[in-house]
Amino acid sequence: MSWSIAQVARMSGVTARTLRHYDDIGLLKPDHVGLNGYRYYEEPQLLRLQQILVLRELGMALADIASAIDSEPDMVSALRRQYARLVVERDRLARVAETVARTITELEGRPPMAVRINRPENLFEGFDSSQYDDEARERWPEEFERSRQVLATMSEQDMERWQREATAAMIRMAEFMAAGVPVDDPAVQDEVHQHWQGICTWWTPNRTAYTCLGRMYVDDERFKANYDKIAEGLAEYQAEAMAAYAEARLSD
Amino acid sequence: MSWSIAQVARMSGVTARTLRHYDDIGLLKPDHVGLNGYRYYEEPQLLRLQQILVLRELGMALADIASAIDSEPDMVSALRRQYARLVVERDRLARVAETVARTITELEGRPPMAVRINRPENLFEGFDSSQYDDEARERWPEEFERSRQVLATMSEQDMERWQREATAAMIRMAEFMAAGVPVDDPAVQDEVHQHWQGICTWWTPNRTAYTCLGRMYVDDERFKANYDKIAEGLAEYQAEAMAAYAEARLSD
DNA sequence: GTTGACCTTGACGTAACGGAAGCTTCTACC
DNA sequence: GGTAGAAGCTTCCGTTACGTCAAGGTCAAC
Repeated sequence: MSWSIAQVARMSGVTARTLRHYDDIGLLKPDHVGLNGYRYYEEPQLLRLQQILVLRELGMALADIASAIDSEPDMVSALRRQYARLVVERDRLARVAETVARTITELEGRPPMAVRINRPENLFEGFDSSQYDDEARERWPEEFERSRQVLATMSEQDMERWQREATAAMIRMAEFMAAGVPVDDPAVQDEVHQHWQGICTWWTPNRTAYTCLGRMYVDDERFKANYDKIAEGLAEYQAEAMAAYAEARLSD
Repeated sequence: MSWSIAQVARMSGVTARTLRHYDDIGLLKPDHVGLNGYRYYEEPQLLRLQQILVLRELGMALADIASAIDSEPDMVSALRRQYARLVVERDRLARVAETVARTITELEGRPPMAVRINRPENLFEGFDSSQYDDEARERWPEEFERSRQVLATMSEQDMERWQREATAAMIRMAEFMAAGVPVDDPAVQDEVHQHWQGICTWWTPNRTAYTCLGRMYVDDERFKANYDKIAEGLAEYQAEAMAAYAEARLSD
């Protein structure tokens, strides 16, 4: 069974151009080339492509990917090097971001009552959602069922990763708020978009519903308390950002 | 007073090529160009260059820098946008790095007794160094004096930033250790180099001295206790990394 | 036979310069 | 005043990982 370049592209999610590029640089050669010049790929190439895409996702340069895959025993060392690079770059960005934040408050002149941000690693640690089960089942029976099914498929570790990521997203929002980033900034709206997609796992809210959801984060004391654990006023900021998102990208 | 391109380059720390590039794209035009085609810069250009370099340091694209400087009232908005971009990218790298770390442990097969890493924002908060003053003065009188002078010039905020950065550096080291990054990896050695430069503020250790300093972090309970607050075994890893650095880059 | 989808190579563009070639000009010294 | 060496100039290629045409050949279906 041979696949053409476009078929491989569809299957793997990259473009045909990318596959040609990988051919050009010798990273992924087709199994064979027809007399007409067409590239044909077989299963081994697909497997190799999978590995390539994983490493690319991790931010590795194509040349490094090639040497990492071709000298298999060295894969772990390559990943370790890559990990170290990522950590260094992550902290560099953190430093630069803090400098920018300081510069902003200095330029602003007025000391804007510096919002204090808490940064737990997992805001939901030990959080017992079952205490709200009855209420949730009553208010949103269908969505409750859907979410129960989704949660059932998640391992303990998946769950914790998800909680950590949700915590990190809330902290990011708080940072946007503290820096005075307007809620319609692309970065904020991207963040809200992630949130919306998360919600969509069990429910696809329209414009009104999503706006109301945001308001609930402010009005329901239990939600608001959680947001306030990260930073004061965060629930309001989140609600505003959600309203802007709903206005701009959702329909009635 | 006019400055030639090389003079400006030396004064500002960029290359002449960079200045020509900025001229080409219209970011920084010389004050005037001689009949011989030479570029001559005046003070206003130097000030503009300073602003450019600050914003460039903050990771802003040259095109964005141009519009930010040329429309001064929008400077803060530009910085806010930039801040949001930085925060998003920082967290993306953090996620990718965690994925890489997980992949490493999975590939390794053996569960390597997962080192637990604590991540305080400031390990030295409320740390009272004066309790060690007497001992330090006795053991290293000259260095003690030098450090006292340096510390005297630092504001409270400088001090806290420095402590936070030192904490972040220790956490990075712990992450390297946990991922099994060898101590002679460039990223680790870069980290040690920063540490060495920090030490050099009041004392320039040679190969032996720096190695001994590393050993002291392990042998002196008080130092070791601090490292252990971040992760178990960190003092040992730090000492090994310092020994490797001394071996490779310091002379007797 | 034609249409439209799919394939090819080749070339240019991206961001922010680094580096080199080939030539002109300045500055200092003898 | 001649010459060496430093410094300046323009122009072009290379870097990363492709996106985006453009011009043309091939294939499958009707």
